[in-house]
Amino acid sequence: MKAEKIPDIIVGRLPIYLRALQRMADNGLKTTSSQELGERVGISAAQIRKDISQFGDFGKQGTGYSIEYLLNKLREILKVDRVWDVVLVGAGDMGHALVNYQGFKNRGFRIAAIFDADKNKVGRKVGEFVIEDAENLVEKVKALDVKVAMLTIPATAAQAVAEKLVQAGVKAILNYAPISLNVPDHVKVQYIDPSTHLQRMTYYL
Amino acid sequence: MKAEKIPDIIVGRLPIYLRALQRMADNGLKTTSSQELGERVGISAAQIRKDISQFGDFGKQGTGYSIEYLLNKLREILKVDRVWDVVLVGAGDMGHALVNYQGFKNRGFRIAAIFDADKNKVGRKVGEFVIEDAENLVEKVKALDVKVAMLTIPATAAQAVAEKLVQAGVKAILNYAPISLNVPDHVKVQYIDPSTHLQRMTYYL
DNA sequence: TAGATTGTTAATCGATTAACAATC
DNA sequence: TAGATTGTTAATCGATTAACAATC
Repeated sequence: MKAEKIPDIIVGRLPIYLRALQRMADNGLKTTSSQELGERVGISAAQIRKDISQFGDFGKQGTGYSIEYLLNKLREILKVDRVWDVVLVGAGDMGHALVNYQGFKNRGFRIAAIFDADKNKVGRKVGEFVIEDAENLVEKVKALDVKVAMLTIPATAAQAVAEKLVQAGVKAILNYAPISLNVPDHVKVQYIDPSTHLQRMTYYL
Repeated sequence: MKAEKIPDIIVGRLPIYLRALQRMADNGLKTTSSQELGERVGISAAQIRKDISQFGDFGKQGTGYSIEYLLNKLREILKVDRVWDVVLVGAGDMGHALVNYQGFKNRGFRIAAIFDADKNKVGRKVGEFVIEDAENLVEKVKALDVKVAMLTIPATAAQAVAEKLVQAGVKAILNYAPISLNVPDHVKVQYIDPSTHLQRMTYYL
């Protein structure tokens, strides 16, 4: 174990390992090897061993890794051994899909509130949530002490809302708006834009 | 211009540049510099110049890049100077959101057909599309000669459907199912999993 | 012309892979 | 014990940055 500064590229692979291990556990498997895990996720065994060994000696020579133990360690490392409240801004189709998405359960996240700037939408329900007025975003998010947000609004509004989120203390933004956000260094942003992802593949066609 | 093998990491940045340039064009801007573009997308000016120069000498010393010209070149390079038909497999909430998503327009993509394995859904409409039976996936996709697919189905079904898509000639898959897919090397996969993206950020919280 | 900015080179920095001793 | 697999080292490979001549 070294525990110095971990490169972001390694951190980015940990959730992939976590997901695959969770699936193995669901299938009743008890142990795995860097070889097997690597085949499942498409990453070399050497790299998996190197990545994991950054955080500790979680494996055993000859037998590999206990899936349950490694799962728990990865959850700790990624801080998803708890449940994070998440605010959703934008109650359009994508916002609805995320509210109904079952994949946050058991993976560390729970939607805590939904906001929209459209006064016609405010007060309506999405799933179990009542859409709140985006005007009250900063105040409400501060009150809830939420650190994670998802942005499913048009590109034109995204930068302004991102700034409000930062102001409210949000430290991680999952941005579905098709635009690069400018936020302080201490705020992390991840981008999900289907067109951008597709364009990255058409190059090879 | 070199035009040898371009690293995937560079290809991955091109859609980001494209998106930012499109936005500048929409705002009526005519030229930009590596400096300005870099500030917008959060990438160093040197890297942007290096990336772009892999494909040709598109800039002018002293004045920078013509936005319109660079847009067209990037569209050519990424092969989105045409419109790609895309099949969508999975008519759940996420599938619905993608059908209604306006962000494919003018970015090179158009949904051509929707499939679902649920017989209760087959025949129903989503937007302008009639949901087709996933049983006929291979046959229909071959007939349409579609090369790009989006997968919005449960993880348990994803690998089997991916194999059918590959069999049908699909070369690029945008996978929303929370699982790593094993496909031949000539097939590209991009992953969109909100939990995975969020977990990548919680490490830093 | 003077100022600005490209394209490119060389240097630096970082990531991946191969190999193997250690050891379960 | 024999076989398997880790954690780690050293070598390789690749990406980023800084700097600047070229030139618009």
